[in-house]
Amino acid sequence: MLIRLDPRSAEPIFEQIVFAVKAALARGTASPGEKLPSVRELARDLAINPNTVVRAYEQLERDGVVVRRQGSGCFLTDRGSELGLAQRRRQLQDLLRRAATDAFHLGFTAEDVRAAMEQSLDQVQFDKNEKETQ
Amino acid sequence: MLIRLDPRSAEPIFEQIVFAVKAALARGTASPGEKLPSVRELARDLAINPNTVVRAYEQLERDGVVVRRQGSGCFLTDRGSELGLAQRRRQLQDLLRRAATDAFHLGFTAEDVRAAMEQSLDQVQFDKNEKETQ
Amino acid sequence: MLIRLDPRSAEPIFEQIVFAVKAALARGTASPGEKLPSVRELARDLAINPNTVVRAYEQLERDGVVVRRQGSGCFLTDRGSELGLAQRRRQLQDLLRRAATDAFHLGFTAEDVRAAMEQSLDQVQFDKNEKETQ
Amino acid sequence: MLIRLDPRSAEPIFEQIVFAVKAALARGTASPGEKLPSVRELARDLAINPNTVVRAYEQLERDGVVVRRQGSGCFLTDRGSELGLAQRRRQLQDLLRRAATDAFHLGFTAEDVRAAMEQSLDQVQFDKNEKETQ
DNA sequence: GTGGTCTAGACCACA
DNA sequence: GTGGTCTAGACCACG
Repeated sequence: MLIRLDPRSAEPIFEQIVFAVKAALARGTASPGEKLPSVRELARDLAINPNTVVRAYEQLERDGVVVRRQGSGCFLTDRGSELGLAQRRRQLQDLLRRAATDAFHLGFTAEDVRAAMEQSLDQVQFDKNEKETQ
Repeated sequence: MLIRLDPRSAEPIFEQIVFAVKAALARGTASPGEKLPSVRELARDLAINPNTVVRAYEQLERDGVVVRRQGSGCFLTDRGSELGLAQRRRQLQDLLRRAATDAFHLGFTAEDVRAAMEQSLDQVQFDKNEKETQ
Repeated sequence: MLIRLDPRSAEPIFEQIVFAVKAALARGTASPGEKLPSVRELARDLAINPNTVVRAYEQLERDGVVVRRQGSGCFLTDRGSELGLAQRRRQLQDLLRRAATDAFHLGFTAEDVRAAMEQSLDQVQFDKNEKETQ
Repeated sequence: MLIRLDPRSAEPIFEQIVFAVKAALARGTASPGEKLPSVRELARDLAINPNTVVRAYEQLERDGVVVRRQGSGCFLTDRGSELGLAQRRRQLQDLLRRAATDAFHLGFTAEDVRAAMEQSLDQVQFDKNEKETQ
């Protein structure tokens, strides 16, 4: 899996890693079962401290995206979120309310947002989720 | 303008204020030209440190949402973002890519996201933006 | 809140802290809204590295037991677990299956376990949970 | 004896084996005197490193659950714990205090815990222990 | 003052 | 080799 950092971004390094992994899974670029680079390896590749990678992997484990197994490595999983439906619905609403508000303040119209959202949705492999109706 | 804080949120207080103001504008609850409460007044109402309110107002000014006039107060503006179209489009795409990715990892389907997004768009008064086509 | 470490325990320090806080809440010794000692303060009191305390507080936040607010501190919350009911039921069963198995291998009888469990349940203030029937 | 691993668990493999053996004994699925699969055999069946099986068997021997006899294999024993009663009682209390605290934080009531515990106790063959009253 | 992020480097446990 | 824990100490962001 290819992970690149934007050193100019205000986003913390470990969060950039977290998002990169989640995005790869969402795009279908990476698949459950796949092994992530080892902590030391990724740290070397990105020229950052191993602890920063550890933090990212910890966060991903919390989010149910990976499992870390001592001695063998860090693997993508297909567990998905274990939050209750109500929690998840609330998070989704929050997420989109933010996005809509920000888009408004960027000067876009509702139609602009719909179009751009369709584009983003197209890049995500929702097929897996389609099966288990909400 | 009514601003409420969520003490259980991990979001910094000043950001909660920034978002509350932007959201009020987006919903149409507040209108350009309107005067925001004074720093001291809002700090007292929310029982927070005045410096925190100052920080929020500074951020809002940076975002082009308010103008602060020495001695008379802080006013909502309708200038909107001053960024170039290209940069704003990039921000919009970024925004929605994040949202789509997060929604995926929450276990939702594309249809779920569309529906929830429509709901959010309904709550935002895009009319003002509709005029100046992008 | 009083937190003590057992230096002879094999349990990681940060986990000892996590359990101590959860136990205090469960016993009713501490209550939601209460402020935990600051990272630096607790680190000094326990003569450990601040990062170790940070780790414990991170874990507690993940578990929905505390909120950490930058600049103001770490507070006990009453959010409780946000996992789905199925998840929580599974965890409970797992927990008790382990306990029962371990008790068996310690040479105790079912009646011994029941009695000891009643004692433990008595020390936990389940009243809060009683309200929201499962 | 059937031993299965959960590859999605964060629990170390050797501990999963240890627990599986203890659980089989507790459920009555396996009986004292029975021979465990050889290190090589089990390693092959589970597709894991033989050293990991060795480690599990060592742990089981330390726990008094098996005896390993040079050249002939590893056998389940009925010796049980060799700890003093006081120490065992302390361990039992610790165990259950943890369980009760965790159950509380999962949002369950005392009655929920009692019911789930009964279910777990039912799956354990305590009869053997009943004889030697504590 | 508070917590948040990152680096550097040690030592241990697991496979 | 892998990840897990802990220490030490830097600098930044929030209130």
